[in-house]
Amino acid sequence: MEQVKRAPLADQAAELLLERIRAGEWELGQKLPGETTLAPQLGVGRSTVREAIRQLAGRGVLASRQGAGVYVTALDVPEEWDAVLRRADLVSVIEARIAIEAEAAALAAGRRTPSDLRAIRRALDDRAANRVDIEDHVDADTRFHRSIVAAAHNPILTELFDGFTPRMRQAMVEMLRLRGEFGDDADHGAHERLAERIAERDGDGAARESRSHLGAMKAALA
Amino acid sequence: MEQVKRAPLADQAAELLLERIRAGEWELGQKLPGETTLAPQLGVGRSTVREAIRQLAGRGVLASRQGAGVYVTALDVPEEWDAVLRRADLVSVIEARIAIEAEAAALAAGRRTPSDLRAIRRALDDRAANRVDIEDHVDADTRFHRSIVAAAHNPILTELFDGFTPRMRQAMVEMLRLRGEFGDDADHGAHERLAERIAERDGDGAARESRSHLGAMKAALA
DNA sequence: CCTCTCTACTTGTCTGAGGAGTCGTGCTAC
DNA sequence: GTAGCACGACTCCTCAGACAAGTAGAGAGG
Repeated sequence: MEQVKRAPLADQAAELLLERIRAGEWELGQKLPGETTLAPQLGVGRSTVREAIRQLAGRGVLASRQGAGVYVTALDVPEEWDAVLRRADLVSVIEARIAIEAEAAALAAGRRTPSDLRAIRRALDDRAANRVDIEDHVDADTRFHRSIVAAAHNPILTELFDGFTPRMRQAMVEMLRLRGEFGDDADHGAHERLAERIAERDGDGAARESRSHLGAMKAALA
Repeated sequence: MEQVKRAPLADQAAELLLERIRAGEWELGQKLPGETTLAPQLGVGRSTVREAIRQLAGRGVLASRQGAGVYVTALDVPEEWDAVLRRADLVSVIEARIAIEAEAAALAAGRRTPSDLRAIRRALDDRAANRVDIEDHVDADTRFHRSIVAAAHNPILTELFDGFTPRMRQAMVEMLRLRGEFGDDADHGAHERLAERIAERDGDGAARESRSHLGAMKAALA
């Protein structure tokens, strides 16, 4: 009979708040009433209101700033980023990757921790060890490049790189399969130099290495 | 540079949990340790752990069932793109913008059509004309920068730039309002030089101008 | 072997307290 | 008069403790 009760109060409160936000009760960027006001208004305790707010914060609808209040950061959730990538030209994807990765390499040179450097070198060795199977080699290569982007300690750049990965993987496997040859010493040397520039904290040099390496790939794929 | 402390404990706890989940510490569908176990393990109170769990529940990673426990419902979160932007540090956003825009400027120098160039110069004039109202000036500035990215004829870079726009706009308006001063001649000169490099088809020069201009902004906001 | 019950454990909710950050107000100094 | 500063009200953040509500497994009884 009482199956309405099944949902926890915090979930119900979150749903209720979301409805009121969508209804336009508070403008985008506007401040919500305080927790102490909202709690009796919704008929629940303060901690329950807090959990509801947290839940919506996790979805990106709300953001709370200590001392200031809780603010509306979005009215609804958005569009399909993957769709853009899928329909885009491969050359465009690589150009975007060059932009991301060269900048990340320069930042990584300045911010890398000893731990980052260890991860980069481990990925480099792993990359050298995987020269037989094409897919394994591509995956190892991706892990190496990702370790560099991660060393830049910039979540946006990391997220972008991860977004490009699936699309790139497919293209690279095809390219290497066509060329029949991969993972030669010259290629590996370029990667070693890139790692070395980052180890030396040479930002400009790292960006240059990254740019020339990816530029060659772009030329090969175009 | 020690701004690490600014994130609330609940956010830090959520991030920590997400890392451990991604690392595979708990399988998909598996039960996490109880809140009373997790709390001392993370060094926070039980309510804080609950808020962290709620946050991840809002993102679809966890689901809790009263009496049973908390379960992993997803390993890979297709992280909402603008949710990342909203959460991210402003410095990170600018760094990503530098990466996008410098590369776009270089490409634009090589690919601009006469029509692109006309649009860029029109946006530049418009930018110079809007020096009174802060929001109008920011919008005009954004249109100028966008005209350059558009001239690169790369849909990915354009899409990324557009994604950054809302977050940047808010921050720039705040900054200019605080600084009290904006749109001076030195600033306008930098923009004129950028347009000129693109007109001359000087890719490296355009990238350099773009980078130095945005680098100054990063320094001002940091 | 099956079923029922009971118990230990887990999440849900509330309350009260104090800490920390933000923002506007009003005072002070120039 | 105006700029700078101190203060106080307000807000979110965190913790601790208590009890309610629900679940699942162990054990007793059939």
